[in-house]
Amino acid sequence: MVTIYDIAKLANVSPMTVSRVINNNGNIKETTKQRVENAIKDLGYIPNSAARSLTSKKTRILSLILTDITNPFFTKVARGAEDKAMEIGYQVLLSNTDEDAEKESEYINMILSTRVDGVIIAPTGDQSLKEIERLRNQNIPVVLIDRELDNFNGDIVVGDSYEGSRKLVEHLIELGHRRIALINGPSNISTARERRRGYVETLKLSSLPIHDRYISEINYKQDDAKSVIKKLISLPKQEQPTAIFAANNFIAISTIKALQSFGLSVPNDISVVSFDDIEPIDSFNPFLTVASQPAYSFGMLAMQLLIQRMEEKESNEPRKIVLPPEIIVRKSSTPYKK
Amino acid sequence: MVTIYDIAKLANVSPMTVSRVINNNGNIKETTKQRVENAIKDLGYIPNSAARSLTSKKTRILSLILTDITNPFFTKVARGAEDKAMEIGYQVLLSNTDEDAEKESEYINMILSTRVDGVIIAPTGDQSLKEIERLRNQNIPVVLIDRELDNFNGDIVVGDSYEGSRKLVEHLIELGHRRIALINGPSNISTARERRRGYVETLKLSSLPIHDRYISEINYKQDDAKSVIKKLISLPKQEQPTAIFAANNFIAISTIKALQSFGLSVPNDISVVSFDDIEPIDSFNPFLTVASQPAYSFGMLAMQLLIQRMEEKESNEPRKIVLPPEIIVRKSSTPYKK
DNA sequence: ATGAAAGCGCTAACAG
DNA sequence: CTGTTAGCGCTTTCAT
Repeated sequence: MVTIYDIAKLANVSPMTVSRVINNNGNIKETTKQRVENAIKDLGYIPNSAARSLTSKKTRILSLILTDITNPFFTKVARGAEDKAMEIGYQVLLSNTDEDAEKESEYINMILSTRVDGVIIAPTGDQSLKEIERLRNQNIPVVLIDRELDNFNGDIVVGDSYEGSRKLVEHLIELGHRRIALINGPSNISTARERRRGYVETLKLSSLPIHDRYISEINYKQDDAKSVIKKLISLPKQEQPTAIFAANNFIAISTIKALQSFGLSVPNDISVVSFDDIEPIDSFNPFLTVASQPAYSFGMLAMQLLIQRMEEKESNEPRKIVLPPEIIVRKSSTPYKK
Repeated sequence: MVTIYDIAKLANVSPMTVSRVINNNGNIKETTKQRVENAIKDLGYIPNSAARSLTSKKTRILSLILTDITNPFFTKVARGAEDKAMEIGYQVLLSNTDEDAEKESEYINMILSTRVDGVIIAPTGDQSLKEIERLRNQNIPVVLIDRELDNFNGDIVVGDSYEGSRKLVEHLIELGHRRIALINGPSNISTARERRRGYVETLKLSSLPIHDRYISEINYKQDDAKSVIKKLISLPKQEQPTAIFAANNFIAISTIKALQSFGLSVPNDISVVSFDDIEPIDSFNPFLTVASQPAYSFGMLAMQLLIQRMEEKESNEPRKIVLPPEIIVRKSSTPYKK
């Protein structure tokens, strides 16, 4: 392995001078700088990050902890984050927690050992706070993405789940639907709580009743809407919902599949709307009516916040970015027909 | 920062003993082991990877270089690779080259500096070989994924592009299509060459003519099928293709969009088939007829090969895994109607 | 403008 | 079963 000592010898300078040239700091005479650079090229020298990190306490590695990169929303988040990181010379470690708190904890252990310079995380739930505190105790900046945590007191990038839900449900009401079911994510996740709040308050504002039997919770990513659908369609005909608000794209897919398995078609028999796009196909074969969130921006902005936080000297106020969703009406929602 | 010295002091042993406990090697008396472990817990000690790497020459970090995680095929590849890596305690750095050789080279520079233990890469093209040699010169094991490289002589996981193309084109011929266009990826990528070969030979076997004007090349990920489509539909009516074989999912999307922009609908006016699924929507709103590849397995198997390669002492023969695609007929391809 | 010395946190090699 | 010494490759600090 080629080290700065090899370069030093070849260029007839001290290792320290080589270090200065590499890091472009300190005053170096132009001619010696040239000599060193030539030696570096000749020997194909590559700095050893581990050695650098040991002294500098910086790894130039960032961590991105998502629930599942396979969800198109997070795919784009990842892309946005990665692009921004690359732009300023950071590399990013990717982790999928699958909404599993234990996995999340394990990843945080690994990350703590790797001593990344910063972390962007979509927490698996409210209990994630204590895991995240472990990071902050080591002075590792953390930016929350997509999901809030009470008492977090740090930077965060989220969508407006409440507003998106309001508009989605309003849309269904405008179409004439009165019996609207919500298939929500787990209530220990902030987005689920907000989406429920949007759903409930919109019904209230339209003086529509809120029935517990129309509200259910399933995991954001598991494919298990079937039992919920079964319950809903076993209600007396006149009480069956005519529209379903699925809290995210995976739930929507699971819901539509379940409906199909019971011989119900969307939107002919029932309308379905949800949060988050199902790209890339929606672009040419539009189907699902959604509250679309700017996922790429989520990632990019979170990375931007993180970088600013890493580079600042004194710690400034926590910043919160809220991105509005865009309602895109497509085929899966149609007027209520008696 | 808590170091092994702090632990050593508290547990009344030497740092070396602490190291032995952490790495679980060497014989340690059970009681001292307990003392050390307690001290570790009490002080919240976390090993410093940088220091470890400096001596061990191992980072326990792997690199995954893809063209674009946003492509559902690569999303799944990434997930497969990450899952496997996690299973054995490795972390993975993700990079998107966007089919850009320069970006690829930059990433390899960073990776060389980070000194990852291994690399899985979908090369941007044949010219990538010399970049990859830079890795292998540093004794970093490399596994190729999805795309082959002449003279690579290492482990590789690919799909059977030739076979998939044959079946796709056969399918179109069986439907009665005779004028079938190919919109291919760049010919400096092995999959593009193989898919073209499959296309050409299948036509030959059916005694159908091969016309250069039916064959075009665009980038695998750029959204620029429009000019190709324009050329095709400006042909005399009797010469216009009645079906298009798009070499991958992104080209298919771009193609269908372009067709739509010219007022042509799929499959009513023209059939389209392609390589690689467009998940997750195909699962409930099936549209595109494809040669579907087991992307998750691509990633998982590549990671498995990589790990084996990293852990072996003597270097064994290069291994090549070829995964067969599965033809899934959906709505985008219909019988030729005169 | 350049260099020497010391040390970052850990482990390999040897000693006892 | 446990400890000592030295060194991984680099940078910080202090000299010159």
